[in-house]
Amino acid sequence: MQHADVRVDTFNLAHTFESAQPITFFGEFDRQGNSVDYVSSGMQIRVTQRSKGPITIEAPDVKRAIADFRARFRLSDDMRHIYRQISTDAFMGEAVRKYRGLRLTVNDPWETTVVFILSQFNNIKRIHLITNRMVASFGEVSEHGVKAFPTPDALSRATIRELNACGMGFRSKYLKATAKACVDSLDLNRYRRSSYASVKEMLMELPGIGDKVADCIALMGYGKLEAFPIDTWVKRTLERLYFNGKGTSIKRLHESVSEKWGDMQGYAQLYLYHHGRIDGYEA
DNA sequence: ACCCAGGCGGGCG
DNA sequence: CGCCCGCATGGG
Repeated sequence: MQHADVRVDTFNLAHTFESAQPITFFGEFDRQGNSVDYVSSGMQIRVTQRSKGPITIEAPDVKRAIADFRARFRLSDDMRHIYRQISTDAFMGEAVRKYRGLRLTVNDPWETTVVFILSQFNNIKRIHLITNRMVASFGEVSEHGVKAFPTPDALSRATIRELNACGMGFRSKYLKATAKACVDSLDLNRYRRSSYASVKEMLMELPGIGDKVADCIALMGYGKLEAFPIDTWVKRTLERLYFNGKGTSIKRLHESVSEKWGDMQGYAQLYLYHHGRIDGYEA
């Protein structure tokens, strides 16, 4: 096992791993050791961040792990610029101050699609539970001896009964159908360089993917920062902050946040969601 | 014993 | 378009 130190500006490992993004579904955050273990690039990677000093990376191939780390946590994003753009009021200013260093993550489009199909009408703990059981049941062992995420082929060949054994419930039919579409004709990776609008349009044609899930996949699977997922928390927070607590349609909310945060909506959503969820500002 | 969870699809006016 | 409903399941 090799290790190396990395200097990173404006990055908070704990906040990022407590933000319920796809990568955090496969990593264990240890508050005592200030470290996380996660699987990426087919290997187990351990990242440690103490209050002072550099970040330490441990992995079988540390050079590759560092490159993976920098990409996965969007460490080239200019956070000063982003914070300037999304600190549009007191609430957002407080969110940015409180969760400074919270980063969006870059995840595989297929993995992100699966996780967010499973997320609908569900809670975060149970999404972890189902995902872990699914990986254990349908993931193949990779080169470094860790379980890989199940392929579209594996999930399309699984029976509804087998998928339900993971606890997916009514979501299993959506997942199986989407997996089959990815086997038959759809190449999710072909849309990496497509526009936000066309990525979202493509995603919303898949079963089990509506407005909110499509935006989650566009944001965290395709890195489209114009995406702004609106779940019940975010909806209530937006209505309370900007619409006098009045019920407002998703369409109207999208128009509003688009005007407010433009091409950095995705980061605005991350901070707004996290701040609202952790601190209960939606109530 | 309830109640709810990072919504979506289908049916309706 | 907007609104309403049912939905599988595990943890609080």
